[in-house]
Amino acid sequence: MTGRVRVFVVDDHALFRSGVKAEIGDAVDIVGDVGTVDEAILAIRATKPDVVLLDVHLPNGGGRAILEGLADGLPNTKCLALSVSDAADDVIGVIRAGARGYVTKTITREELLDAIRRVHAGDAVFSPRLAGFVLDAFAGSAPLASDPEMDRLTHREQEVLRLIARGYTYKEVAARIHVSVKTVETHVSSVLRKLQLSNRHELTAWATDRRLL
Amino acid sequence: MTGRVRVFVVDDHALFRSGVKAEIGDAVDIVGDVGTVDEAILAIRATKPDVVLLDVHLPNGGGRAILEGLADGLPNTKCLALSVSDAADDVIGVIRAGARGYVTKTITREELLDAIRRVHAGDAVFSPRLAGFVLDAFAGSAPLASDPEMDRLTHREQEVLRLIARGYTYKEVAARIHVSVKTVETHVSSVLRKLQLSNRHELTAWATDRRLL
DNA sequence: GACGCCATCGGGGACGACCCTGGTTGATCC
DNA sequence: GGATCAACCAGGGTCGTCCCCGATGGCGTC
Repeated sequence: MTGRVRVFVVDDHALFRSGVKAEIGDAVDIVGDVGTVDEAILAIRATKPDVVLLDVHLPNGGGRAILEGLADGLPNTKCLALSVSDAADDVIGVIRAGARGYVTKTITREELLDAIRRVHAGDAVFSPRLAGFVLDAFAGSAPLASDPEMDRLTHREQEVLRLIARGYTYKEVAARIHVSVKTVETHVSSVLRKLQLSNRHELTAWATDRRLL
Repeated sequence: MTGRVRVFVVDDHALFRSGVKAEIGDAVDIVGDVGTVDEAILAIRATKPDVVLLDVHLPNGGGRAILEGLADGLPNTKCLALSVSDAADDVIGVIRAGARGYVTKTITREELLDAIRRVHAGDAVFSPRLAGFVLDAFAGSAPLASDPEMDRLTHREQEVLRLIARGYTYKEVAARIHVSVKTVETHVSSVLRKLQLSNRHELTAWATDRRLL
């Protein structure tokens, strides 16, 4: 343990990797740098760095492929995405895959060093504004609102739909809404026909998809 | 527009609200402070502050109830959770409900002012380490890894479990793994017995719970 | 070699899921 | 008054689910 953070750099542009090394190599230990997904997975497993600076856009799968390749093991290696892109999809995708931060390449030397140290300490680091993408995706997700498909169902059908999707048997649904099993069958049939589904499993999937549970 | 950030304080302890006002009232505009959920929703809608400092633990629903009550409208009002708790569930819950940051009450005056300004600017602010909870929850995480329950199943049983949980019929599973329907029945029976479940719906729920799909 | 575990099958049975063809009632609309 | 539709119910059938009882062969352990 040198006391200095051990950093690994992944970027398909050798010039950029040189730049990073020149800029921060005096403040952290650059333990390796590569330009391809396959090399990255092997080398990161071998060197076990503290922090991986990860370019999001790479040939053969990009940064996400590397994160997924490293998914098991390496609990002490944090990945910090470093990209020219500030698109919400890029940010969310790479965070979902396991990155602990996301900063754009417009960052200054001091900000990058601070980001590396904070990620290493367990914090999450984002360029201002990008964090909002992640929180938006995490919090609201699809408000779904009034689903036109759902409006085509009668009240009773929607009621039965919800219960069936939760895994209740016809008999249990019947007891709960105080009608006969045959009536439940009728309602379920209507629901399946109207939604063009073929069985209750698809119905469960349909309902989960729309967060009706 | 005064140029100063307009802040609203929600906390059920009047002493704490006084403390906040005394500490940062000279640097930001405190446009209101209340101690209950209902008052908060009404007053925040009326004053439209830039940032709401929100206590997580309140009678009658807590900070989440307020966030849900404010869910519509007020796109320019950001909520910053301010709590004594550093429990992952609290953090994730309030962020999922729409808060843009979460800091603990051990924060210093300067850190709080910085957090308020950053949240107002659209950034997300977390006490170090708490951000990790959110990213873990978001990344789908739950490393689950070696589930002791899962280890008690044989390879073939786990294989069948996954397919059944996805909604395939016995016949479809049989075709997919090239065995007879009877063999699939046997495996499913073993799985249900070992996991102490009673039907495939519970099995689906069990699997989703563990993110095995 | 006996024993246990796994994977592979089978018969038979009880029950649930799903479909089809019917039927009644009551409310609403024209 | 006729047409339409939601909601309710029944009979009867096919197929899926889940259980019981078995059986065989392979493989590793003591």
